[in-house]
Order: sequence, then C-alpha cells, then structure tokens
Amino acid sequence: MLTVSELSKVAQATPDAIRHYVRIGLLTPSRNPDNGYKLFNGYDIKKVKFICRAKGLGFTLSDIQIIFDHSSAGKSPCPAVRDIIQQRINENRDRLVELNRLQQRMDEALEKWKSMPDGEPDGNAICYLIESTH
Amino acid sequence: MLTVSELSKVAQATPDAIRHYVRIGLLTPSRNPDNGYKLFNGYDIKKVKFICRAKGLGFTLSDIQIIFDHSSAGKSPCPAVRDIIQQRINENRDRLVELNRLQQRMDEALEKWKSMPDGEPDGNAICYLIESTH
DNA sequence: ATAGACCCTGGGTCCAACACACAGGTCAAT
DNA sequence: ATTGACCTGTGTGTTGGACCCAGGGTCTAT
Repeated sequence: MLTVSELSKVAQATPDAIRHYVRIGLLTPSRNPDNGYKLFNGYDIKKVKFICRAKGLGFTLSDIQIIFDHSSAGKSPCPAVRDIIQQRINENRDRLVELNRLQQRMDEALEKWKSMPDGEPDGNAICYLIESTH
Repeated sequence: MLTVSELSKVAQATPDAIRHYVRIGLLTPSRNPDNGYKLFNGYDIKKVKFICRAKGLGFTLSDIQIIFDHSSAGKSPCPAVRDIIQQRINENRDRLVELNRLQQRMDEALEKWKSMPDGEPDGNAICYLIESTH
C-alpha cells in the first residue's frame, strides 16, 4: 500500500495531481485508520499511468472517468475511446484554425504599431494603437 | 446614463460580461440612488468597445486592466501595449506548436486503433488501445 | 386595476486541471 | 527532547465569463 507521495513517484505525477484525481473520483484509495492518510494499491499505479498516457493523447479527465466506468462495468471501453478521440481531433482542429487566425491578427497589429508613435492620453482615446485597429 | 442592458446593446457585449467587468474593476459605474442600478456614461461605452477589441487581439482582462491603469494615471499605455502583445505572440506560438504535436499524436493513434479489435476487460488492462501507445 | 412578461440587482455556483497556502502530523537524526 | 525536513488533509485561487436564483421593479395590454 502506497501513500500519495510514494504513488506520485512511482507513477510520475505530482502529489497535487494525485490528490486532484482522488477528489474528482478517478481514484478511490482506502484510508489508514490511524491518521486518515490515503492508501493506494497496485491497480492505482496502473490507473495513474493510464491517466497520464490518455491525457497526453488529448483525453480530458472526464473522458477518462467514462473509460474507467466502462471498464469497471465489465464493458470494453474501446468503441467509446475511438469516438471520444475523434471528437477531440475535431475540436483541436477548430482550435488550431482559431489560434492561427489570432496569431495572424497579432502579428499584423504589432507590425503596424512598430511604426506608430506613442499617443499621450487625452481623456478621449484610451490607446490609439488598439483603437486604430479595425 | 445607461443601464447594464443598454450598455450591452450599444457596446456589443452580453449583460453578463458587463457585470463581470464591473466585478473585477474594469468598469466603475455610478449608481442610481433610487434603485441601486449601475449607471454608465459615454466613456464606459468606449471602454467596453476597447475591451472587446483588445480581447480579440489576444489581450487578457488583466492586461486590459494594466492598460486602463496607465491611461488613468496619465501615462501613455502604448509601450506596455507593445510589450504585452509581444508576450502573447510568443505564448501563442508555443501553444500552436504544442497543439500541432497533439494533433499529430491523436491522428496517429486513431489511425492505428482503426485496425485493432476491441479488447474485453480482463481485470488487468484498462484499455489496451491506449495502453499500447508508447 | 391588474395580469403577464420582461428587466434589474447582488450573490452564488460551475467549467479544467491543477497549484498553492495553511496548519498540523510524523519521522530520523542528534 | 528537540530540531528540521517532509508529509498530510483541506480550502482557496487561477481565466473569462455563463448560468442560475430569489426578490423586486417596470411596462404593456386588457
């Protein structure tokens, strides 16, 4: 049986992350009756490593919760896993498009501002650099 | 003098956003002594429009707070504005790199998983699709 | 006059995924 | 016995709002 910090070392996560997973129900450690400390077993090590790998593939913690639920209900999580990642791929594609557009706007703005002098506050405009963008 | 919803219409923001800006101190409306309603003036319209434009350029609300502070202290915010956006550009570039890498990992995983059969839970592995990734 | 529909307010919770702060417990070494 | 290092649990903060609630005000139509 492992404590929080022991698990965190074995499974390569921070103690804060471990505690977070416990809070949201991804891990359900038993407790040391003497001091209330959380106690983890070998399956918890596997679960934390799983969480890290899945996070690295773009799964959210609630996605992972769903996978755990399937698994502990004796069902194969694999179809859900394929569905979820397809969704995350779509979302990420959209986010990339948006961030690329933002990057372009920022680049253009800075380029333009480099050749503009500072404006002094006149009680009217706040910052004419930004207010000059359209 | 405008109420929250009037300002929200004129300045193209939601009433919830306006209230949010008031809560965090970006706007400091006067109050109608009869009913406590927030009362905004013409400068507030300008400020909200400014907030929207600046947000669209990647400035955070606390960036905007800093700009307002400079401005109301009688200093030109322009140098700070150039510094901040340069920072946001750098951050965004990093984020883009990371998201592109994630996208690639997700694409590869899904492609691989398409040709793999579902695994049934065996009390040992959680989902071998994910656990097979390295 | 009054019913219904809408608007306002302050205050609260919720989202992701932790990070950090705090007070106190535990343990080895001295 | 005491010091110091390290650990624990819980509570709160982060970003930028969205949404919800109850209590009250206001407007329009009948």
